[in-house]
Amino acid sequence: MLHCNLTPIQSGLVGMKLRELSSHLGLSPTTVSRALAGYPEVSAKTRARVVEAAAQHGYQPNQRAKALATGRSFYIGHIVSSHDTEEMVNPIAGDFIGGLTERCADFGYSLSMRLAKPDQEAMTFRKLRSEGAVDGVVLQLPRENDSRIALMHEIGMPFVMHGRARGITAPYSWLDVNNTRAFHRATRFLMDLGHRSIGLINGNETVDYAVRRRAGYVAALTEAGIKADPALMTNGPMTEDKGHGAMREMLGRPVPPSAVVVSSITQAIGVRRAIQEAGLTMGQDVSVIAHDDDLSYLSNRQTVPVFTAVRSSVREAGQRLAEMLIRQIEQPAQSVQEQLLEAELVVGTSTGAAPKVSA
Amino acid sequence: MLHCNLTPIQSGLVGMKLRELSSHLGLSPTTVSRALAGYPEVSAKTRARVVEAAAQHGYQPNQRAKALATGRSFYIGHIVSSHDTEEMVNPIAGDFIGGLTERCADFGYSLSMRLAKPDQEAMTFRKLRSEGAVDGVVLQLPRENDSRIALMHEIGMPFVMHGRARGITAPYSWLDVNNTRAFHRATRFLMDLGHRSIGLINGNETVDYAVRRRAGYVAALTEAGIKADPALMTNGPMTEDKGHGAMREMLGRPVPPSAVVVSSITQAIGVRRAIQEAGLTMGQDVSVIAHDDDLSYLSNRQTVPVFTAVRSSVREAGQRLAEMLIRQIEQPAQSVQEQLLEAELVVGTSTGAAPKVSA
DNA sequence: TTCCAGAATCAAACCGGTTTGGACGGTAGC
DNA sequence: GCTACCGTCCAAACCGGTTTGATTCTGGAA
Repeated sequence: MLHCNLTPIQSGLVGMKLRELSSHLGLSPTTVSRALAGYPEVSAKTRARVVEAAAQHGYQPNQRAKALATGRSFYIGHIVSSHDTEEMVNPIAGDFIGGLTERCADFGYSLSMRLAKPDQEAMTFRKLRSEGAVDGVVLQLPRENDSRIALMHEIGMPFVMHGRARGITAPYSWLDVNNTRAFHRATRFLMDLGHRSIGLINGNETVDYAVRRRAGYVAALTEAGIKADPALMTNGPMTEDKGHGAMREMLGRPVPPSAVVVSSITQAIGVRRAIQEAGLTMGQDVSVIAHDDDLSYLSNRQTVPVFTAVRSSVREAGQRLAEMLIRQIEQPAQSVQEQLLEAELVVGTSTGAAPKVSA
Repeated sequence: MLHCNLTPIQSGLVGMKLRELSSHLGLSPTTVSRALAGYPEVSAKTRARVVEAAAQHGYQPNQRAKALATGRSFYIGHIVSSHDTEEMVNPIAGDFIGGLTERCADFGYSLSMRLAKPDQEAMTFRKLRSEGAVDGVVLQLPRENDSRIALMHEIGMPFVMHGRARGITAPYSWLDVNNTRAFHRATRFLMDLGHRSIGLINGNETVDYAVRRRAGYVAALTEAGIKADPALMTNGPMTEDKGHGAMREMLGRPVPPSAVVVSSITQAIGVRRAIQEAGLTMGQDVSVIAHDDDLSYLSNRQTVPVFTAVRSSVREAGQRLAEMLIRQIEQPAQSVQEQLLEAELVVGTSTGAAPKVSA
């Protein structure tokens, strides 16, 4: 409500304008614009002249004017709910955002990061839409019956979802890791090594992928005729500390598990700490298999990986999502796109044959 | 060069426009615009009427049009050089970007993320400027005699630097942690515990802050009459793996150090692993003190922290930098701002008295 | 030579705001 | 009673591109 005094950018410093370039060339702005945009009704000779002059003068069309004229902003949005910021977003945020940014750049887009207060999420999206600030959004952390999907359809906002929202039947574009299969395989792998008592240290099970991971884990056990033991299943934020706490608790039980399936490398590091504090050896006394988001700063890509893991790069997920979204923006007729990535199972030093039970 | 077919956003879905609102109110667009912007020449009664109608109809001014008219984009830029993406950016990126995003939101700005190919960095900034895409930029990872600073001055781009660039004398706004003092204190702390042989596992020393950290470490040793031993100083990417490798190497030396100063929690986790692999106990046989960026997913904030650390929140740094930059954008007369944050020294379980030398 | 289709170009409108430079009506001052 | 001035409000220009609809310039067919 205050009188806001906006200082315009010093215009002397910004580059040449279309009008200047066109008068310099003795052409109309129309022709120059079309020549640069690649329209066919400009003669090859003229186009060459224009392109060269533009390059020579370092002409860059003003994005704001272009955005206004075309109704397109060349931004894709990534909206972070502020209650998520403390949640699992963070460990993967760097690589995920990196992936988005990389692919955006390839297509001439930028990434617009915004914060939404938890209770104003819907309003933030509506505002984003009516402001025309972004051409589409990447949603992450799908919730059960996620209300954002209906909202996006309502306001006509192109979007892609990182993950799938349980309970939503309407079609929408998503990319997900096959978490169920990944955790099924991980659990199965441990059983093949002879483990029968296997714990689960999961991410927060209010989030969809954690539910699927648990389902994969439970299914593998069930198929082997083992009943999943609620006492061996925990979930919570994917921090080192929580991983440590969960493992420590399990190791303190009368009959501790001989192996655990863990939802992130960060947690797994805490798990390792708990194992060592208990005087045990990881990969020998206790086997650990983790989900590995292939984060660049927590690399598990040594010649022989430290952690046996089901690996799926979250950076690649970001790249693919950006590409999917841009495709959807530029080809609205495009039908719904679905991508299910399979995690690879890499064997490291954190797993081994189940210790023989001293009978 | 291809004919690019832009599909405008369906206009039926975007919100009400200024013209519609004004004709609805029986006022001119001018008056409505001014009423909402808080200009004094609108009567209180009219203003109230306008504000209410705007709220009722959910009017949101189109950001693109506003940007074009005012010459301001309400974006601040964060440009990631693609060679940095694999470097130390990542571990802290999530929290740093989170901090930027949070403060931006408070001031009605958004964060624009872009990628610059390493050899096109200058071009990217120029383009950003002439496109008018952002009102200012946050630079990070200052290099010696960083050429970006002169470039920003040349193109008239408001900016703030996360860190300080060695060799630059021209004034510019920056925010930094007092890395020299932090590492001086950390080293001094270890010496007070009786340690005399202290290693350094630093971040990549092509980056300014790593140079300062080393200087603090060396100064503390020198003051105590200890000559810094090059064999006990390593530097490299701040990953778990590199921390592990460096510590392992040190422990393999004929006379291993009894303590190490480490540049990040991520590295420290690798250091811990190496210590345990050697059959030693951290905080007993070997003391470890780390720099702690206070990342939310690698929290070292347990009741008794695992790692003794010099702590400085990188999220807070992001917040403060956003605020500094926006202040600079909105008050160009603003003189240069400098903020030097002091790290706090928190004691955890990873340090203890130096083991007595078996004589 | 005339006419016309097609190629190449341009003037003007448009995107949706902000801002400049009045215009209008009412009150105060002389 | 007339002018001066102030508080309100508005028409039109402007930001810098894109796009529509018209115009000019070709060359070839009639």
